[in-house]
Amino acid sequence: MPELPEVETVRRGLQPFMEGAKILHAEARRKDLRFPFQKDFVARLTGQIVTGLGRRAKYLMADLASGDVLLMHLGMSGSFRVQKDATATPGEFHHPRSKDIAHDHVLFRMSSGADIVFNDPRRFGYMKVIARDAIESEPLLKGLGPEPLGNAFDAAMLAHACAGKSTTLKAALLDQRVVAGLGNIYVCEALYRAHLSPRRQASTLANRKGELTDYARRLVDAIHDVLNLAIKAGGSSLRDHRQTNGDLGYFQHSFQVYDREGERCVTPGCSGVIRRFTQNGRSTFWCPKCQK
DNA sequence: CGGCATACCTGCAAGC
DNA sequence: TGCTTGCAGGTATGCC
Repeated sequence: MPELPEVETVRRGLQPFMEGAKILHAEARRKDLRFPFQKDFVARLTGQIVTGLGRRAKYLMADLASGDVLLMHLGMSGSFRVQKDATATPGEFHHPRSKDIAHDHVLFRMSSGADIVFNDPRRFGYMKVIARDAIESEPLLKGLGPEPLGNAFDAAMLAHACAGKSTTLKAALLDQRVVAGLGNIYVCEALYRAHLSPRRQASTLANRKGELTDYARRLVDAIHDVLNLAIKAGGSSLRDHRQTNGDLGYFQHSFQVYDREGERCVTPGCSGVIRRFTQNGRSTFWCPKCQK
């Protein structure tokens, strides 16, 4: 269920067990996830010290002492869990507490004493080792737009990125080239908070003269707010680091429109009802009354 | 090229 | 209860 806040939450959960630790043992239990593992995947990880664990959009990036970077994407159903009191021996990392070992696809045994297990039932996730020097030319990262919580992302830049587009705001915000890290949920939530219709043309973030409109400012503020709130909620749920996984403490209790079809709009003074419709093959939730 | 549908894979809930 | 159907938060790919 990972969009930017979830990936950031996972990063913070894994960081204490990965940063500064050595990968004593790495294991891929099948030959592919979304893509085949590289032939030298395990070899390039084994024995490496993880010097840092970062995030770009929805990718986790583990820096290795070798100069390589391990890129990890959670897809739709990927999650990590940390087993601090691991009892498995390398080659068999089944654990009594693991209910779903059939989808435990990758293991890192760290010198920190933790086993870090990647589980992904749908296998839309993937991992790839690339050279840090070649990061600029990495196809998976190349087209990514700005980080929504980074300095480069503001109303002017969003309006500029949307200028000339012949699509809706919903589709534009889901486009990782426009802004990188939002998914279906947070796009719905941000548009709702900005009181902007998901059907509004993206190009209306600027006026005819190319000047940015108040819509752009509202939208950027809403994106900032919802992402920061979600990260805060995810972070606080990870106080217990026994487990790092997607199900714990998500922001889902704070969704204002997502998956709330038929419920009353919570915008003060609005008497609308949340509706759902399909846009570019994805569910959009919105309030037709207060989102224009 | 931009915009859109499709495909990938499994699990789950809803409906019959 | 058991079967079928539809749907799911991701994105690479190919088509127009």
